[in-house]
Amino acid sequence: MTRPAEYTRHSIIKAAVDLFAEKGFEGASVRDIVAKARVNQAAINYHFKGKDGLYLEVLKTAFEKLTDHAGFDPEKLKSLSREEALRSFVYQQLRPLLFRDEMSRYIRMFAWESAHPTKVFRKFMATNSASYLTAAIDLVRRFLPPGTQKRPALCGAIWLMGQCSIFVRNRELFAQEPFGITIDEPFVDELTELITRLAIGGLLHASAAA
Amino acid sequence: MTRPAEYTRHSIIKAAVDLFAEKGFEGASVRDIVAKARVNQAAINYHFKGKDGLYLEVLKTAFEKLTDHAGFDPEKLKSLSREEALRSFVYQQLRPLLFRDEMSRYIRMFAWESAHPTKVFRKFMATNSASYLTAAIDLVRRFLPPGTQKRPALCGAIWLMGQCSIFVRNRELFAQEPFGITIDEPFVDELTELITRLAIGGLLHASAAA
DNA sequence: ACTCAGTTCAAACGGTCGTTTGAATTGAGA
DNA sequence: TCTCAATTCAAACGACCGTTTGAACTGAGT
Repeated sequence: MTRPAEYTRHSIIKAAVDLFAEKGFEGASVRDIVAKARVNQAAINYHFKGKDGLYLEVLKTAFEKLTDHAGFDPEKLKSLSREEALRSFVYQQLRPLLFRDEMSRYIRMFAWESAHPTKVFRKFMATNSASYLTAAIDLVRRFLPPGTQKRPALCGAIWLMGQCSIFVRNRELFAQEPFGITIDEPFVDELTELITRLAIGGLLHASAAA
Repeated sequence: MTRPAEYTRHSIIKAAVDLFAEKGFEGASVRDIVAKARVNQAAINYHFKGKDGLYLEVLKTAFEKLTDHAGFDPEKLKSLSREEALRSFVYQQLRPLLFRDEMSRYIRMFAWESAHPTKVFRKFMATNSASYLTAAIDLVRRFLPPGTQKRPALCGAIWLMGQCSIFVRNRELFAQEPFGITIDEPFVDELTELITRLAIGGLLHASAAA
């Protein structure tokens, strides 16, 4: 009796991650999700108390997986030089351009949120922002003078986190005209280098004048 | 007979600009627009052949006004030093944070498109991208070596245009916790300086290594 | 005064959305 | 075997969406 229930839950979550990553929260409908998961439409409300509850559940697991992984884990970032840490952070954010694995889908979900945060995400972040946002703030602070105010560091962190998301969200768009960009490994390496250097140069230049 | 028709058209466009700027294309419904414009619901389809047609009309006028104005006009940008041109460009993009005038609404509309372009916008840009996109590309090129490839310059331009839009789109969000940013003139000046320096430093640093 | 194209209007259409309902099914425990 | 709570299911609900309909109104031209 509780066996198929677990299966249903799991299969819904898996389909939801795929579709939330691809289309964002509002773009992915409940009917899309249950069709992909091959379960009944009412299952989402039964198991997760609605679409919002499902999204919250997905956000939680995505958040856990991301903080356990290099590139977002504050501890691992600290063990690297600031330049290496920044490059790792940027590359991690660009990962969905190359790979279609689970981690890439989580990152892409956050890329949608970076554009226009949903209510669920905002409430979630209000309680869980500690490790996620402060990781970015700490990273930015390493390029700024020791006495830098809280606000510039915060703005720098927001700025940094939004750097790659436009490319990640609109991957398909940039592959078409008038851009015509072929998204392969060399391109992502190139883009990682470009954005990393933009950020490094930018942060150092900003700190020199502030 | 044709007098009230012009009034209806104009009043729809005015309301549409307000709402598209505030909520984006999908967030602003036809019913919202006609309610604000105090006209009948069928008027949009009669005068503009649907919501898409209205949006296209609004995009056209927004585009004209923006290119006629400092900060987006390629000619005026060229008359400034590259640093001044960049600062002007950035300040222009941040303008909706301070002012609620017509120009700010147009810029905010483009900020929504920068996050996730609509079909209408993409089709519009496919034919009109010349002056808009090339203005940004030209600006970026002034910080890059003369022989820079097309693609890095294009990426740099996309990157530059997305720099400010996250702050513009989510103005209200950043005013709340956990950010608690007071959005006033000093803050926007500060943010303009920060982003300008981030961009200058970034572009120079990127060109030095490329 | 009459005509008629241009314009407005209330109402409805067909569609998608997230959610709810209530009956049918399942399967472990008494 | 019977019970009963957990789970699945088809169907419908109510709300919103963009669009269409067809009648009513308006006012310049004849």
